[in-house]
Amino acid sequence: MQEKNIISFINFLKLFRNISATDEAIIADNLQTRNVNEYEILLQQGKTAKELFFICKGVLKIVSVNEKGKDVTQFFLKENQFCTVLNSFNNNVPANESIVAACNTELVLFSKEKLLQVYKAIPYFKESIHSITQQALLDKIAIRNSYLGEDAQTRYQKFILQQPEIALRVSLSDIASYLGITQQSLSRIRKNMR
Amino acid sequence: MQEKNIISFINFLKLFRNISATDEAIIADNLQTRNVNEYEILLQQGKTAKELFFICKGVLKIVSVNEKGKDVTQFFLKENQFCTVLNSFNNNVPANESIVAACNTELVLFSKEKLLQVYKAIPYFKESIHSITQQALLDKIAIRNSYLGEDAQTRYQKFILQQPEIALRVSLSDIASYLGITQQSLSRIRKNMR
DNA sequence: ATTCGTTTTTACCAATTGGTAAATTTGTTG
DNA sequence: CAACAAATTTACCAATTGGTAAAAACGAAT
Repeated sequence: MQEKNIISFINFLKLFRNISATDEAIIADNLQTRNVNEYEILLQQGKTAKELFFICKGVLKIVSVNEKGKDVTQFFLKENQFCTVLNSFNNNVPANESIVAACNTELVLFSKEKLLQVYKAIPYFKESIHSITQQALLDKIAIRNSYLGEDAQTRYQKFILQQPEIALRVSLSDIASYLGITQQSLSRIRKNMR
Repeated sequence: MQEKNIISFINFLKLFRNISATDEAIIADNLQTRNVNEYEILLQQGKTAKELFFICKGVLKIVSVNEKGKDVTQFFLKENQFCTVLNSFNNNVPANESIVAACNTELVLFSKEKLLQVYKAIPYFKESIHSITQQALLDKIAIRNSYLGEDAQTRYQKFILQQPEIALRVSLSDIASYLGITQQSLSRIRKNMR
């Protein structure tokens, strides 16, 4: 049953570059699958990220706890997106953020070790991952910047236009946290928009 | 007199990896220098980025105009940072942002063409640029996320701690725009902080 | 279906921020 | 140094948002 998630990961990669059957096998052999339920923690803030996730179905959120102890949702990741705490994963340092399932989610994942093996075996795979990663970072920045200087209602409206699939699947309090407002404010905004 | 800026660029690169004299020459030969004054536009929103800048002295800002016609400062870049609109530069599409000097600034720059030549001639140079770029993107995201859910005064306090050199050199209105508040609010905040 | 715990909604008031406008300061140029 | 333009500060009021608390709605488990 997990077979289909591996296939959908490989199919995703093929959008960027053709992959030979041999290379497909190498990738599949180094891949694991995992399913998690809402609230489950995939990486705890303070630990070092040792896995690269790819989301086949569901939504993950990157969360940090600020000085006042408040949870802040930094961003959401959905189907066909990679997820890790890159700074931690790359540099072997403790993560400043946690990775948490925002709803029930199906994943495939590489351990860092396996990923490096695949990089070695398939040089263009490394290139692909890097360019996908870079584009993902640019997208995250673009979304955040689009909220700049906007009031709460405008940010919410942009959010449901930019990320409608996520808007429908995660909790109000997560969205409020992501938009930098209280859940009471977001609830009021929703009411005003009806 | 521009000689020193080329040298400081090469010295910056050497922080990441040793560079042979031959390679230094190749890099220097493909580099240009340029000085700009405050307000000067290095890339106009809507045009395609064809240059990669490296700041030797001064501050640049990335600015976009939102739907309401308001200028929004997305971020500042200072000494020893690269600057371009990466999405435009990489994919040859029109930039959604402008690059503007936030104060008098000394630069070195590669045209895209020259940069690709150096990439070809010095493979590890490409690797270095890519990893520096990736780290820079992560840093931008981290800074933005640190403002999330904070009120205006807290954002300003974090800003002057995180980017003190910039806080001292760019205009109040640019900082207000960057922090997503009006210049009147920022002026009031400064007053309250004395 | 009922209960329990969690999430969302609502309400009220206080605090923060925005908008408009004018005064002041700063910096530049003749 | 005078005059001008631009940037910053100040003031006032309106609008938005936060904080606290309670009610209502929802979902999971018995």
